[in-house]
This record gives sequence, C-alpha cells and structure tokens, in this order.
Amino acid sequence: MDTRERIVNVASRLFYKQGYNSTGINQVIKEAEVAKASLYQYFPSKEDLLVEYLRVTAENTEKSLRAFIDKYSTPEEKALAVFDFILKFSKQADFNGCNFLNIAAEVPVDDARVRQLIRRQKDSIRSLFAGILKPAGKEKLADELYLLFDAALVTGKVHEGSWPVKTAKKMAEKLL
Amino acid sequence: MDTRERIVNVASRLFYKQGYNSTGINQVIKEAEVAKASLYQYFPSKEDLLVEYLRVTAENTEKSLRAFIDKYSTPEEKALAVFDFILKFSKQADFNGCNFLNIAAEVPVDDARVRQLIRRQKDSIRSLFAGILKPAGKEKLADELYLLFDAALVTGKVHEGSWPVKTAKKMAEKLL
Amino acid sequence: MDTRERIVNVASRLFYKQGYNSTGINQVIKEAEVAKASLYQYFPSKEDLLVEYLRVTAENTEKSLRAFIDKYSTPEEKALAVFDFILKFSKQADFNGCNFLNIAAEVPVDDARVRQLIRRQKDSIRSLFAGILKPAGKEKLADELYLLFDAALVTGKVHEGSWPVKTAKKMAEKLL
Amino acid sequence: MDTRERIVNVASRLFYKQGYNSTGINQVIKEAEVAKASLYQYFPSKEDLLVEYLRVTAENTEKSLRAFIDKYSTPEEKALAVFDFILKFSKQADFNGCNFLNIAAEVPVDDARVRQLIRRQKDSIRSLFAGILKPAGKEKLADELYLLFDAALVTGKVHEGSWPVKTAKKMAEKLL
DNA sequence: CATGAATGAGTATTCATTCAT
DNA sequence: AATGAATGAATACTCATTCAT
Repeated sequence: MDTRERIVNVASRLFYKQGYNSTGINQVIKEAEVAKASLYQYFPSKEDLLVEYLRVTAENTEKSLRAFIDKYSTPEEKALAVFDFILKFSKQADFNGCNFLNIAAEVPVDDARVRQLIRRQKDSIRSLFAGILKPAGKEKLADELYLLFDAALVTGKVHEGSWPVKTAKKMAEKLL
Repeated sequence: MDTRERIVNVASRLFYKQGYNSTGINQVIKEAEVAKASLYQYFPSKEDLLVEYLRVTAENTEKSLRAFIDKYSTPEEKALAVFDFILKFSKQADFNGCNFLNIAAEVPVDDARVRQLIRRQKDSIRSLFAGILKPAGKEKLADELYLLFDAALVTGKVHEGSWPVKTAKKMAEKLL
Repeated sequence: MDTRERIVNVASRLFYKQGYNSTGINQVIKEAEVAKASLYQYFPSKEDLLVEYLRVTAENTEKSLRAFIDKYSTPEEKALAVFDFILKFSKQADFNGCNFLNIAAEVPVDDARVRQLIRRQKDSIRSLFAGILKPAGKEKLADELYLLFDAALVTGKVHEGSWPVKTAKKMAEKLL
Repeated sequence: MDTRERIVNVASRLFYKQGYNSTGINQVIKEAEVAKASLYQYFPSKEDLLVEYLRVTAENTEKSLRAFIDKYSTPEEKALAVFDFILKFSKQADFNGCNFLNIAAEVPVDDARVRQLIRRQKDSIRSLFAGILKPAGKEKLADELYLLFDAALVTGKVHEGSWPVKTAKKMAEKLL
C-alpha cells in the first residue's frame, strides 16, 4: 500500500475513533509509519486531510450501502435493508456513530468547505431513499426515512445495545 | 452574579457554540472576567467544568421543556409540543444542534463519566415521553418519539431551514 | 532581573548578533532560562518581540548617544562626537553594524509596523544632528551628516578595521 | 534559457526581493519550473546558490555600472555618474537596497565564504572609484566616495523618495 | 477566596536535503 | 541529466495546569 493511501487509512480510522480535534498529526504519521513532511506533501493542512477523509468515507459508504441493498428486489425491502445495513455497522466493535455528524460537532460553524461536504453526504442518503422509493410511488417518504437513518446512527451511538436501530427500522416498516 | 456562576455561564455558551475542544480555558476566564486560579478553585480540571456544563444544561433543558409542555392538556398535544419546543430552539440564531450529542462526538469513547451524563439526559427525555404518554396508554411510543427527538435536533443542525424538525413533528403526529 | 527583562535582553543580543530570522524562539527561551509559554505571555508573537527589541534599542541608543555628546560643548564638537561614539561602538567585539538596518534587510517590505519603527529611529538621528547644528546655523548639514552616520555603521561592518568610521568622521569635519 | 540559468535568475530575484532566509528552496524550484534534484545537482546546498547569486550579481553590477559611466568623459563626471546610476536603480519598483549589504545582514558572522564575497564586491567599487579618479590625481577621494555609495543605497532603502541618493550625489560634488 | 506569572508537553507546519528510479 | 517522493530536525505557537503570594 502506498504512502498516501496509508495516511488516509490511518487518519480515517483515528478521526472516526477519537474525533478530529483529538487526533494529532503526530499520531497519524506514527501509525502510518510516514515522515511528517510526507504527509504535508499530500495534504497541505490537517483540514485537507479531513476533507479527504470525508470524501473517501462518503464514497465508500455509498458504495457499500448500494451494494448491500442491491441484493433486495422490492422498493420496500430495499428501504428496510438500509436499516439492516446500519444494524450491521452498529454492531461492529469500533462503531462510534455517524462519521459525518461527528465531524459536524467538531468543526466551527463557519467552516463552509467541511460543512458542505457533510450536507452533501446527507443529501446523497436522501436521494438514495428517494431513488429506492420512486418505483413504488412513495418518494414523499424519503425525508422521513432519512430522519430515521440519522436517528438510528446518532441515538444508536449513545445507548447500549441495538434497540435504537431496531426501533428505527420498526418505524420505517410502519411508514412503508 | 457570582464568580462560579459566571464561569459556568460563559463556559456553557462557548462549549455549545464552538465545541468543547475548541474552547480554551483562557477564553473562558477572559470572557468570564475571572482569574485563572479562581476557575481551578471551583473546577479542578477542564473536564470538571464540562461535567458541570452538562449537569446544568440537562437541568435547565428539562425545566424549560416541562414548563413548555405544561401549557398543553392532552398527552398527544403535550408530546407534539416537544417538537414545537425544538422548533423554537432551532430557530434561535445560535442554534447548533444538541448540546449533549455534540459533546458525545468530542470526548473519547472511554470517558465513562461524561458519556454516562449524556446517556442519562437522553434517558430523561425518554422518560418524559413515557410519562406524557402513560395516561393515554401509549407508553410504547416513547422510544419512537425519542428517536424523532434526536433526529430533529441532529438533522436540523446539518440542513438549512426547519424542514427536519417539521418533518419529525409530522411523523410524530402519524404515530400518535 | 525579572522574566520579561531577561527575555528582551537575550532576544536583543541574539537578534543583533545572529539576525532575526536566524534566531529561533527556542534559543531565546533557553538562554533566557524561561518557559516557552512565559515568553508568549509577554510577547504574543515573535514579531512583537522584535518590535520590543527595536523600541528598547532605539531608546537606549538615543540615551547613550545623547549622554556621550553632552560632554562636548560646541555644535561642531558634538556633531563629530557622534562619530567617536560609533567608533567606540564599532570596536566592541560583538559589533555587527546597525541594529536597525540589519533588521530592515530581513523583514518583508510590506511589514509596515517594523519598517516604520526603523524609519523613526533613523529620523531621530537626523533630528539629533539638526538639533545639534541649529545653534551654529548649520542645520542644512543634518541630512548629510546622517548619511555619513549610516555609512559609518554599514560600511564599518563589512570591512576590517576602523577606516570606514574614521573616514566618515574626516568627511564630517570637512563639511563642518 | 537552460535549467541552471533559470535557477540562478529566479533565486537572484527572490533573494533580493524577499531576502535569503525568507526564500525557500521550494519556491525557487517552483518558480524556475525545475525539479528539486536538478537544483541540487547544480548547487549542492542553498549556500552554494547564494554564492552564485552574489558572484553573478557582482559581475552584472560591475558590467552595467562600467557601461553606464563610460558614456562620460572626465573623471569627475564619471564619478558623479555612479550616483546617477544608483538614482536610476533606486527608482525601480523592485528597489530594495544593496544586494550585498542585505545578505550581510542575514548570514552568520562566521560565514567566511559569503562575507569575503561581499567584501570583495565592495572593494571592487572602491577600486572603480580609484580607477576613475586616478587620472585627475584624486585617488584619495575613492574611499570617501565609496562611503557615499553605500550610504546612498542603504539610506535610500529606508526612506521614502530619492533624497538620500540625491544628497549623496551633492556631497560627492562638494568633495570633487 | 482571589490573583496572574510560570510551566512543560503538546500543536500544526516548514525547512533544506537525500534517495531510488 | 532529470525526476519527485521521502525524510528528520526545526519552526512558531497553544494547551491545560500549578504555584507562590
């Protein structure tokens, strides 16, 4: 694996696990086994590295999620599969809520670049639901399901066990 | 207003507005017009100040929220009023999402003291809903409404306008 | 001697001896035996320390110079004494030219604050000459003597021995 | 223009404009559109590049200066023409004082190689004046005119307008 | 009970230089 | 002869915390 990739992987893991502000450049370079100046060759500032983390994570999330729901056939099944996806995700040992909402809590309100990336990822989830539900003529439910999506991630982080995600799924079933 | 109170007020405002990690002790003592050693007399560490912020905010939130819903009579009206409360809150210029979920994104996963306080506040909201809905025999909806509560705060922070909060309220109406 | 004074003294010595850019904050705090944060408490940035160096040096230079020439009585003697002052200064082991012109060569052209301080010190020398020569009705020579002043310092730095300063004094004698 | 030449040209411009220490190798290679290793092939260290800058600049300055004064016939006219040369130079938008004295303010006192180059250039100016004045039997004035030369450059840098250069010329006229 | 000077470990970032290709 | 990725040491600066008064 090449240098740049190693940096992004390590930073992604640490930003998610510990938060952006609590992760120092020194820890990133140490765990990525990379010289400090090498990191700065690829990412002129820590924020640039954050932006890449958000970009890559959004991309990967969308890809995995689409792959996951593609296994289902009806719109309703697909929509519910999204919550199974979250359930699986939330059961992982390193689950720590939503990558994007966590960052949103850390960056200043006036950081336009980062906040736009976050909003964009969220909008892609709304679009995903809308795309799924269109064939069934239930597009209007997209925003509601998206709210449950955020709730599952965020509330699932705070409480022990999987009940928030499961409850969100149950609510989604009612809606559909 | 006395010293300790001034510290807590200023810290609360800054922790919510800028985040915990982005708020330095120096800024707190400067804006509170307090000597550094005075702050450390009341709060031996920055985390102790954070804990007090969470405690006071939980208390004040619960108080205001209860006062707000007390103006309504039926359980259903009271439950929906919670979302009007969020709507009002979210329209304030300095709205920045949920005080507690924001902190949850900033502190290490293994910070038991802080995470417990956050969970406790969230549980108090679940109980509030449960208490409201009990007379109507709809206690089972408490967790669902609480999920919508979190969603309204968190999703309302990321997007422009009030549609997330309004959508959450609409979903609550359906449930009831 | 108190902390702040120690910082300024050490910084002054090093800025003059090694130059501003070649002197690191770390060297200053080490030689001043002061903690890094202490330095930054007194001087929020390295440039602020530079500004203080220029201020203090201008003040001290003016004071010593005035004290030195006060020992002479006629305007002509006083004016020439300025060059004896430089001669004495230039013979010191650590002589490294003009404190102010050295800095002028190091700071960006657009650093208004620093450049103004430098110009101001130079103007105070012009005024000094003007004040000395006024009683003799030779004020018009002030700028010419000031040019020789700068030349003595700057050319005296580049060459071995004291001939530049002595030549400057000889030229001053001719003018008077 | 070949690689080496491009490097020297860019470095010369930047060293003069921004100073030696404030000019990074990266800026040089970027503006010269040259690979980093190429620069280090021609100049094993940054100081080597500095040395070449001083060498080339000394050469070019002497050439232009001689060409400029050759247009005049008498020793006195030639000597004064030197100050017209400075006047022209000082009126250029990018005038920033004396190339050599600026560097002298930036390099450590014990950098023998660089300081010798600087002194050598200054001596070449003294020789130039001596050569000019010899036919008129005024060689003894060479050092005095050279002092005015340095003063014109250095004082002309600090103050607004051209008065220092003009005053230096006027003083030269008196001497001759 | 209050003060503010002092601290040491930490931050993000930049430097001139080297090396494998 | 030319490349550009990689390096380690240094840079200016900030942090939460302590201590003598």
